[in-house]
Amino acid sequence: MKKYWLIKSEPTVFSLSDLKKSKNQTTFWDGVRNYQARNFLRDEMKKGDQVLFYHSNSDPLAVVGICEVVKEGYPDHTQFDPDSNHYDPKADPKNPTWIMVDIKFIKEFKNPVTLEAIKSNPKLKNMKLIARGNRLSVMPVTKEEFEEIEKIGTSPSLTLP
DNA sequence: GCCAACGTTGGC
DNA sequence: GCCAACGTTGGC
Repeated sequence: MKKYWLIKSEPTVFSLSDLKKSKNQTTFWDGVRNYQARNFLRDEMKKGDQVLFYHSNSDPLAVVGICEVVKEGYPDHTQFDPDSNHYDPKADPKNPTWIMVDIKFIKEFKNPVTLEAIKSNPKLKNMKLIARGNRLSVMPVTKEEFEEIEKIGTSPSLTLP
């Protein structure tokens, strides 16, 4: 059963266009240092799962496109790299704490689905993204939410005033 | 740049 | 196991 996800990234660090420009339009999704998000990466994300790509701390704040899981959870090598921003001195190579997946670019929305649009859409009001205080960088979304966002994102006229 | 809402850390 | 202090996230 295919699952649906949303991942956040600050576009100044890594944007959807960076993914598009990557080799094979694929990258490893490193740097997740939150246990709940790690558990999703490790236990639940499967090859073929569809992922909404959200830009945080940016203008606009929006879901900007779609990517797909192409490699399931495996150890995030940056946890062992003292030069990495994501270095974790407590991580044990024999039993890695942090996990990453590989994702591949699928499409870029003609019309990014803004945070504002998500908040004002009754069909999307239960999304974890807009839940109070939510700071997860990897979170599940329902099939219905995914399809609604894809519909809006690929149909520019739908959200014009 | 501010700050609310979290998660993590560490003393006890 | 509690909880205060601290660091981070991320919208505004």
